[in-house]
Amino acid sequence: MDLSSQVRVRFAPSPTGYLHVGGARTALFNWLFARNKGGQFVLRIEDTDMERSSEESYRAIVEDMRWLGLDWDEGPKVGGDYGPYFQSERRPIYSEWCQRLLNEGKAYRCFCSQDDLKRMREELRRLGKDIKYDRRCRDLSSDEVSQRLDAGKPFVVRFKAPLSGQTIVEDIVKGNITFENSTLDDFILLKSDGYPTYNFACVIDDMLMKISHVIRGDDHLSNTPKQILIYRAFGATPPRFAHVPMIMGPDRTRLSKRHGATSVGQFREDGYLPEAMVNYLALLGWSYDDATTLFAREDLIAKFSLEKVSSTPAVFDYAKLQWLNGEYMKRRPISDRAHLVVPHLIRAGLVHEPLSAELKAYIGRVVDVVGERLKVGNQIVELADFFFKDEISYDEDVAGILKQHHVPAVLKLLEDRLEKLDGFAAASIEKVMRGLVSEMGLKTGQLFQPVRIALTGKKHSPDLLRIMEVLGKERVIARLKLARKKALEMQ
RNA sequence: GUCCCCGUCGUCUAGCCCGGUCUAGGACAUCGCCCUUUCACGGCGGCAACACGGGUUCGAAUCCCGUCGGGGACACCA
Repeated sequence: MDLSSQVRVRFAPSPTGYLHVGGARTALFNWLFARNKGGQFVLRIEDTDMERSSEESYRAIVEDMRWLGLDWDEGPKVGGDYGPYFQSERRPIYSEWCQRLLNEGKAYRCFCSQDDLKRMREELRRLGKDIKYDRRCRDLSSDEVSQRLDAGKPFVVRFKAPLSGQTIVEDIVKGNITFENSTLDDFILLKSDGYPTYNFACVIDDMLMKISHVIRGDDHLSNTPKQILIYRAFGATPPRFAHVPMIMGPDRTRLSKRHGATSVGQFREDGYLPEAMVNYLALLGWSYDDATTLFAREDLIAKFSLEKVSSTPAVFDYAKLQWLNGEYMKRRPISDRAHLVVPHLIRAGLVHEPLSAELKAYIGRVVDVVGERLKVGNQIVELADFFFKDEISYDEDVAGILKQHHVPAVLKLLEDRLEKLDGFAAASIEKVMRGLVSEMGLKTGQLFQPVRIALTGKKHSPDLLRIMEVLGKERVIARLKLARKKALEMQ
């Protein structure tokens, strides 16, 4: 295959925190694009910030990517022909390419200290001027340079940005964007510790890794002209760019922790499904038509295109994600759901490891009874805690129902009849209860509601009859007795 | 402050490039009704948007200009 037409994209997180939903969506778009085009998806770790990078973050990112099913063709753990895939291991490469720029007079050493620069910036800010380096080291004579070098003065390497002309970013989602070169800074390529800055490392890697399309958040848009200039300085052709709008919180600022859960890992722990997450994220900034909402992974791959990516920022909608998760939850077999729910039951102290085969089967029956009410894994606790408690606690708003005068007598009657029942199937329980209702001339709810409270402690619950069947005769009768006692006290 | 991006129901969006088919469609959320042992599901229905102002045109959500609003970037962070 002709390499120049081969699609190669990358996701390049810096391991300075967990995988954020914004990052995850960027990764997803890259992945979808690669899979759609039959290209390669590269994972590259941008760990040039020694202060903030951590092994733990790296691991978490890899784990979350795998959970989402975003597999990479090249990168950590899988290798590839263009490695290493950790920027921290590519230092010699950056110095080499930087040296080339220096030799050709396209970059220069700057000896200004960080304090000097900080002071200059403050001054400019005060005057309301453009905040840029004043280029005082740009035209140092070679004598001056070697003098300072000999004196052991620390330096950074800066790019000699053109002072006039324009740089045009041809963006697939935003269109053509023109930047005046005069607004560009002589930005830093190599820091004084020898590590490259983001803009430099990113270009060198994308160039050397033969990345064809750079798909990333539009917060990088203003970096793009700088990067294009670096490609040109090397006589290289820049990749195609696609800047996707960012994900916002409800207040329309960048989505962050204060808006709620933002890390993929958090959603996973809360009991969200990866396919729901992928589907939701795909729809945040991309759509296929005016009707389709549910996309299986293969549909997404088949239908994804950068042209259909929206250019407007999107607000992250927790409610819609939850709904979508519910849709996928329904589609999962009971056994999956039962499995998914276990960690939440454990965390709530409702069950304890190790789980017996019996208990596992019981959880399956519970999940079956709870049915479609369970949209997110962690909801199992509020929905079904009473299945796992010996003593149930009554909700506050429940007193009004238990207080009713007919309750104690009716509960007593029910106890007696259930006692005599052969077996304890929902159908036979229903006969007893309906019979009682008509004999006593009650409305259905007048019996069912007190019973519901007796068994669950709540006003709302899944189907009562099925709950009773799963709970079993003994526990049902015990709970009825207890509720009757409570009701009596309230009379 | 400077540069850049963006502006259709509360939210995600379709429509915009190639003006009329848009009394602007769908989904989530919300409200009401039906179903019903409650909740959920399901069914039916309601509320709800082209930021504003000028052009261009027989005709503008769609094209042009301006205003306003929001966001992002301006680090030896990525």
